[in-house]
Amino acid sequence: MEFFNKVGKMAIGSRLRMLTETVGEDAARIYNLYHIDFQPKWFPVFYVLQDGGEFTITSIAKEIGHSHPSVSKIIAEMVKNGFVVEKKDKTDGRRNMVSLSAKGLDAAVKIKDQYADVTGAVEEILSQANHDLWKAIEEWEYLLEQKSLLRRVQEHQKIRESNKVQIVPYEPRYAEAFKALNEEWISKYFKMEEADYKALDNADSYIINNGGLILVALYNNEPVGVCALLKMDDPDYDFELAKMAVSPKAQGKNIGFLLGQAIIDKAKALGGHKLYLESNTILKPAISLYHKLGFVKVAGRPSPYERANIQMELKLK
Amino acid sequence: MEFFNKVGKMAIGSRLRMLTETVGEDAARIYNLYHIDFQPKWFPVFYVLQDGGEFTITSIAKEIGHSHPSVSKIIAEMVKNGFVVEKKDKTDGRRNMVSLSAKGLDAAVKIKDQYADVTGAVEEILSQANHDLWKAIEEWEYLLEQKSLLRRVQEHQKIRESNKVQIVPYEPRYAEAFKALNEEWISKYFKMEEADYKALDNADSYIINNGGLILVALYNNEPVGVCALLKMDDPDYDFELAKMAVSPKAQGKNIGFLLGQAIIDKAKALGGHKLYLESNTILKPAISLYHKLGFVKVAGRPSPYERANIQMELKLK
DNA sequence: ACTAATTATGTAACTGATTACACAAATGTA
DNA sequence: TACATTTGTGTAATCAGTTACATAATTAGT
Repeated sequence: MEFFNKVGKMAIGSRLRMLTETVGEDAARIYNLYHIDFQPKWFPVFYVLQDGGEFTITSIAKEIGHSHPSVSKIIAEMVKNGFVVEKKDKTDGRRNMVSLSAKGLDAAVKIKDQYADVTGAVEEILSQANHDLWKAIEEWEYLLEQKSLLRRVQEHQKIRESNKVQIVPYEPRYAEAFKALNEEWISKYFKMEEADYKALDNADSYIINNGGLILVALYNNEPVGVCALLKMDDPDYDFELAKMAVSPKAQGKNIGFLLGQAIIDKAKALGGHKLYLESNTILKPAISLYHKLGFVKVAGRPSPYERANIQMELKLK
Repeated sequence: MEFFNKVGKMAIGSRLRMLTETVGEDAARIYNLYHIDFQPKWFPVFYVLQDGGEFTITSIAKEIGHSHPSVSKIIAEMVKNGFVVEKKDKTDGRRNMVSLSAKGLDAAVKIKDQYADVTGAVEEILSQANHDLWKAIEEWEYLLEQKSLLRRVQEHQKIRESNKVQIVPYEPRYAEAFKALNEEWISKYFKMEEADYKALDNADSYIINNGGLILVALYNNEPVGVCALLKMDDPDYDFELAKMAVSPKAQGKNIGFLLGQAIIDKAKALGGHKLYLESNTILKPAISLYHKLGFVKVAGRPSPYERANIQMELKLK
């Protein structure tokens, strides 16, 4: 399969499908070799039944990892071909108890030889290969159960995207973005308050000239996130992390985290010992971001903001 | 997948199918992650077209290893979604030349990032596994192309069956089988001749008491094959291999080969230097069996049989 | 004891591929 | 030049699974 080597790993799904098909194609012909009138797709169901037990459709489905309609259809076909008999459960009217018929039991004996030969052939291939397909599949099953391909891709996407993000110091030309980004989320969840207007309309005089600073996150050179560090006049805290805002259009690029970390670094560089912040518990992603940054919840302190219902701090060292 | 470990390697087809499905399921959601309205199954076709070239349906199919109707349908869908444009070839009215539209070209750019992330994620899984799925698939593709699973199973079947075959010396109770098995093939392809009746009706006096012998192949203790070694009165040859017959019901169990080898061993044990046989070229499987046993064609010698049109010999040493 | 939730099953529609077939256009050959 | 063969494409049917939905029987909760 020349093509796959050209395309690369992204095509692993297609490649798997094609190998599956190649292997599957021969399966039907293999049954012919043993003169058993048997469809390969029946095999997993047959395998469960082969020792003579009675099972419900659902229990077979669970055992072999198929959906129940699939088993239902397979059983119908096997009944039609005389391999299986159905029986209503006396004590539970929903249950359809299925088991091998005499013919089915007979086939189970015949199939033993085939079983040995196919297993032998597969093991022969496995032994001729340097890389063990059987074990590799098993590992993939495990790894994908631990973390799905989707989530893995998502993480790679996030990392790649966050590499495109630049964190830069505030400049007057970002004044508009600073206000707009904050106004967007504040007025979405709450109402703009007096203190908001003061800070957002006068970033320079209110924040920067008071010993604070603002960082801006650029994505494709567009400001998509902002965060301020306010100098506090408090014996317990040096700075407050505030006015953190990320554009909804730039979500999923880890921008909040990058901004938060950059602000923390700045606070450290400025000799800060303890950071403070206020937020609201309805802002779940924000709260979880603060946790991720290391902030912990602390007891009440008076706040100029109505919307503040949670306070957090972070010890720097 | 507990079940597969219980069933063993025979279920490798099912196991492959399920992994394929798991991987495939996420594929659609991954495209959503990048806000491209794109179906995963389009990808191989898209990949071929992405550099802006024009291709026919068949050439794409060949390149990506799909059937042409599959590509035909995919192209129809992509046209409907505006990713692809069709154009009749001026010089060849059968050809449907397809290429990416402006929208398709645009998507090709967007997809680059996704491509990188998916490749990264797959490589991450690959690196976390001890057994390399990608390389294992590649090896299976190669090994199955060399010799299909069907043929491998067939070979295992043959070996197992031939282990059930016993080669035993002639006894009077096999007289009937000796005649019947030979009569069966002779009268199927030719006509019983005088010499046949003589030998088959009087195995003891004609063959065994003349310094020859007969071996019988038993399968489930039933005689299913016979072969005679006739003492020859000839300066060139010691023995003639003759009256080899295997029941059609017992075909594919390697019985002819086992009988032939056993006869050769006997001839050697009796101090023979050269074996002779006569046959007819319309008996292709027989001729190829004799070749496999080491016999080579030799020039004419008078024969009592009308049907003989080829003669062969084997030097023993 | 009655209603709500859960469980067991079956049916229908869909999916992404295939093979079989049909047909037109181009090419090869006598 | 006429006819057979090959090539390119599309449509229909099939395949082995899926999800969505419907229905009946059982179990749980009040």
